[in-house]
Amino acid sequence: MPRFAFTIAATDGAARTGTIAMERGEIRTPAFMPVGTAATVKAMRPEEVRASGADIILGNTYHLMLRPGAERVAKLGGLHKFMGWDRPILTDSGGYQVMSLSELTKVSEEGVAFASHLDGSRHMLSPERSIEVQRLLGSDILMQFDQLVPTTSSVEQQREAMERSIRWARRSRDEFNRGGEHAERAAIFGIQQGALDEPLRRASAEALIEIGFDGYAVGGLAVGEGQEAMLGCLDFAVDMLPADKPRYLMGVGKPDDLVEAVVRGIDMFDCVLPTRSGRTGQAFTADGPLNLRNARFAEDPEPIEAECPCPACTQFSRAYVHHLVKSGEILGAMLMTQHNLWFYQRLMQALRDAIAGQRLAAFAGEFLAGYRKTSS
RNA sequence: GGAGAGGUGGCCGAGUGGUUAAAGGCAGCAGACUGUAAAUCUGCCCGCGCAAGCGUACGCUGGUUCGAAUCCAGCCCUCUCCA
Repeated sequence: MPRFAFTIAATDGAARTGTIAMERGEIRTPAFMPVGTAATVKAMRPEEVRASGADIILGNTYHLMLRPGAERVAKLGGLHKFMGWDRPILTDSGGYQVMSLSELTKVSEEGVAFASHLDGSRHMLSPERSIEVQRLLGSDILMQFDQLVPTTSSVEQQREAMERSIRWARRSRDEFNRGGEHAERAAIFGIQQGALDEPLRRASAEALIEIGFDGYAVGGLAVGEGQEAMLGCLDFAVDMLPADKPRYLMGVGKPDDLVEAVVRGIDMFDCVLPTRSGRTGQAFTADGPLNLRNARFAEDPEPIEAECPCPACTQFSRAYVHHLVKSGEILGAMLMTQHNLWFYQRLMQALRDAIAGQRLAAFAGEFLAGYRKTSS
């Protein structure tokens, strides 16, 4: 089995479909990776995540390093064994937490000092430590440690974060290479930064390519800039990344974001939306999102989404799910999450099929018209 | 029968003379959620009105007062303890 082999089977415009072959399994692209931050895709058992169609899931360096601790996970045989998921796992480096937990962090050239959100204890995350933690977890695809800033911050701040991310990319790559047998079966991705600025994005991409990575991520988007601005950025940013390597849009997104990004040449995604929204009552459907808490579903005997083959839809009514969600029942979160994960994976399969069939534009147009019909 | 406590907005429950259409919680109605500090957060929540505002409102009736959910009297009702 190859360490990491990206094969493009078909292209349609800028979009591609193919596979990434790794020791722990094959990843069909374009791929959506459910987020399992704390060694669990919330409310789902691993077999349910797999049954939805997921080939790979995501875990988080920062969270797992604090609890239960990377060394403990390693001692117990690694993250895959620990959580019962034997397919590929991509681990985020903790870079996102530099921003999302910014009130608790202090950034320096060496790395980022965190005050734990759990108990206030002090921790240091550097490129070297981030990679070490990811290695201890037994990650299959490691992410470089990076720094992202809000798209509303000054260009100077954006440039500074982008340039620091490049220096951290080199240190992350070097540390990865020191990983021995782990480096022989795992892969590492670089992360392009530069907010919405084209020159910054280009400088970032060129520097990352020079260092050399197995895949390249577009980072720092979907952080409040709005879909139009994000897509405008992808219009120039994606092309800066090597065509023969996977291109991963981090943290995205809503169903229509995925379609728009695949059209622009993105191969991988991760997002908390299907799982989080599931827990907060929002179900995704081809006709747009539905809030199952709404009173109008109280006596609706139909499934969450007509024709959906997921276990939640084939067994239960909107009325029942509405009741569970309103009652705060755990099963409500489980069924909603399950439906949403199936919806996302079915969308990815439809995108792969459309690309393979050279009909992506038609599919995208039809999907977006239906999806946006009842949403914005 | 005796002694005591109490009746506040759908529910629970603060509030003892004006800044009170009345804290807070729950329920209800809606919105948000994008590399997860999230089974979370936000808004609305007496009626009419876009709003300014107007009208009602703290068991009932009456009284004191410039002013009462808050003080007084009577009545109705509930709960606890003792017989």
